[in-house]
Amino acid sequence: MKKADIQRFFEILRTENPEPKGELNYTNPYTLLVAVALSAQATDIGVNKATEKLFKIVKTPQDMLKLGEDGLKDHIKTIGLYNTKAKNVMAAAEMLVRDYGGKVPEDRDELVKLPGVGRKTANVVLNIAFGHETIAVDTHLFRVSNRTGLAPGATPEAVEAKLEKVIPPEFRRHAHHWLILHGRYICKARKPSCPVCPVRDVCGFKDKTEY
DNA sequence: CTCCCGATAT
DNA sequence: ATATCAGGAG
Repeated sequence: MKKADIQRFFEILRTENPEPKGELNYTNPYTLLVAVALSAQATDIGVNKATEKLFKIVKTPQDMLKLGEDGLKDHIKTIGLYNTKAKNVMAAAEMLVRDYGGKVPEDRDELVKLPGVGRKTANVVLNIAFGHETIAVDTHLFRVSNRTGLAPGATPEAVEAKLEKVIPPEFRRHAHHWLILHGRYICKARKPSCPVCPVRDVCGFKDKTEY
């Protein structure tokens, strides 16, 4: 995508949604970390449904250890991949208490050491909980970046690197949320709403009228 | 690359 | 009936 079009792309998204917010519910850096870890291959709505009760009981990794793996499973059985997620969340809680004083580290290399936390989840926590200008490339950003021609890449890592190069500094802070929301409601995987897309004029997607 | 894996949209 | 959903680990 041309530099001028990229500028327009984000100006349009910013105009429509000046302060974009994610749709995963959380109360602090730890619950954000848990919510994002649970959200792999699942919808926000499904995760929020489970965490609504969970986060009334659990606010810290210490709370999570008290609840226990079976107790956690009871809360998240409606979420896909719940077995491995429960195991990872418990192991991460142990590590947070033992090695980090129960605090979520503000460092990607440290975050990625936690079981069930990969680069994408770490980047979300750094961006949303700590205000870093990191761009977490999830399924939506990967699809939108490639489809529109904003930042094509074969892997999420490649797309992330390209996004950091092409997105003007003024848009980096909110780029993740703008793109994820655009991907969820307009530039959808199955049936993109190109006819009503606000950025269709600067989009490189071939069949713009497909629906 | 495969496995994990329930809920929802199409 | 099947594709997809705020991915990560082996």
